[in-house]
Amino acid sequence: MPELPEVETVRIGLSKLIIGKKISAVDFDWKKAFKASRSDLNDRIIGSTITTVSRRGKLLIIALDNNYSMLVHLRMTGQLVYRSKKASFGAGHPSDSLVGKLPDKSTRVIISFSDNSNLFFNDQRKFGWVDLIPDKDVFEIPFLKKMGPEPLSPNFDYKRFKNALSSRLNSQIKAVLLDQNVIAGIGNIYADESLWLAKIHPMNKVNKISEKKLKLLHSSIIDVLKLSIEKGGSTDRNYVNAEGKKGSYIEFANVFRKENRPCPRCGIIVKKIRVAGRGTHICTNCQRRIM
DNA sequence: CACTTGACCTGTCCGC
DNA sequence: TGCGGACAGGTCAAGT
Repeated sequence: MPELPEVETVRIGLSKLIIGKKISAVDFDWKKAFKASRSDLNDRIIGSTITTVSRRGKLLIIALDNNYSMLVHLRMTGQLVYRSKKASFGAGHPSDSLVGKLPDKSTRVIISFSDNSNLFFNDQRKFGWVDLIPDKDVFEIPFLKKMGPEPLSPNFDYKRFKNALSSRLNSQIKAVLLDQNVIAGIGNIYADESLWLAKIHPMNKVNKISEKKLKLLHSSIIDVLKLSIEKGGSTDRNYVNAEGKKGSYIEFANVFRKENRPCPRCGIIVKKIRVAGRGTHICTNCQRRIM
């Protein structure tokens, strides 16, 4: 499940691999993968050169030198994998990789560069998407216009955090953390991990949580996201970085996917429950429910 | 209006 | 061994 740290890891990887490359062809076999029409693609993409790769929340923004940007959302199972000319054909399947020969049966889009290298957009469950938007309109699309603050921005102090929460005081804290319009980039893994760190039960209503714990939650979110970026993100099922390799954060997780194992803090067995329609991992001793 | 639930997909795992 | 069903969770639409 690519969340902020995974998308950021892909961004860092792509920045090193594709900036300055000229696009020679685009191909896709699944119409829902690309929102833009084929004629737009041919007119706007082919012949252009990639200038920057940035990120807003879980969305990648790949800017071209013609005032257009390519937006890529990986949603649940999306992968964006770069292969040089040689590696595109054959290449083995090393232990730190989940991706073998490309294209494979989950490949939706292939972007080819003039040096014969390729960027593959794979998406097993077909939830992800790619779009082409004029630069000036990118931050006007509703998805980005409504999006909450970036948790790793230097501006994201406790005051901004509390202000972001203020519109959802009567909701369960986990549902609020997962809402991209409140804070950008948090998904199921980092919601569970930061709530465990801050010793907050995910079902507690925001307005019942003490100031002290909200302050701890604010710093926990930042700490957890930063640590995960350091570890190259989490490979829970099929996330890989721009080189097709796994991340290692999941080894450092305290509760996520640790049900029936002892809480690293108190030793009580971690439970899996359902909150906001999501599988949720908690220590019922450290994270007390406020009724 | 505020908030919750279901749909979108496909691969994997579990029980019979 | 095969098969049905539950499950995984990011986002938006539909429902309460």
